[in-house]
Amino acid sequence: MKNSKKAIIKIFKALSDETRLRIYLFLMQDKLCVCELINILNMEQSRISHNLRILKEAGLIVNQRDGKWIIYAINPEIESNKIIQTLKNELKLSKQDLEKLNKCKKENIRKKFKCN
Amino acid sequence: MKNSKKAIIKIFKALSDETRLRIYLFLMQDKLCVCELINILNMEQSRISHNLRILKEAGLIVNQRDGKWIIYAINPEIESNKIIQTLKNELKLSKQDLEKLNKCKKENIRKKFKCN
DNA sequence: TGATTATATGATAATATTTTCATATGTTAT
DNA sequence: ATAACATATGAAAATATTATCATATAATCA
Repeated sequence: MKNSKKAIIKIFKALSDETRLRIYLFLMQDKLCVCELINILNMEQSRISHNLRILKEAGLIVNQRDGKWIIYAINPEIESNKIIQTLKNELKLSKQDLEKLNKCKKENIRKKFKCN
Repeated sequence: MKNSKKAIIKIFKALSDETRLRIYLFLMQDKLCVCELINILNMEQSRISHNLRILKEAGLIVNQRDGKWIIYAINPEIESNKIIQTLKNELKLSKQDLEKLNKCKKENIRKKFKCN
């Protein structure tokens, strides 16, 4: 990816919202479907979906269908970007968020949680 | 500076606006007073001032009075921040903007330009 | 097939950001 | 001291972003 000013502004805009920054940090830890994010963040489904779209349109994440679920993950193409690498090294999920993520995965929320 | 989520969001928000990103890239090249920025960016004085304030409140820049002028510069304390260092390496002023900056300095705009 | 589940999306409402205008403040020059 | 200049700032207007609600789509399950 090239660091054009427009692309960078889109990335900054995408990451300058707390919800989206949290989602991005969660996805740096693990792939997640929308219902897992709903469960972890405790937010409305459409709010999560809209924010995921903004992250996707900034090129930060990708998605892929897996049966009923749509799995979101960090865009592998952007991981070679120096700015993104540095963000990854410098920014960390909060302890509480990390605990929520672990709980979600351990309890197999994807299969059990009813998301709407 | 510590990379708290709040501080980072403020930085991203500050840099996610084209005008402010340009100002920040200009200041990475050289210290500038408001009237030089007005001349280079060809924008209203109060617009420049408001945007400078947002950059300052994000901790990205500092200012200092010099007679009639107020000189803005990159906050030296933030230069040790890895994210900022990477931005500095990865992002560059456009060729046209660089030319404008050089012209401004060569023509000694600070002393000659009437800014309002 | 029809119901249920997971997710996306368009439209609207709520909220925040940005620009502009008018004016205030502080400095220098006369 | 007064005028001129450089800059800051509050308020209003213009614009953009975000959340919510209703509904659509696509897959799975019974």
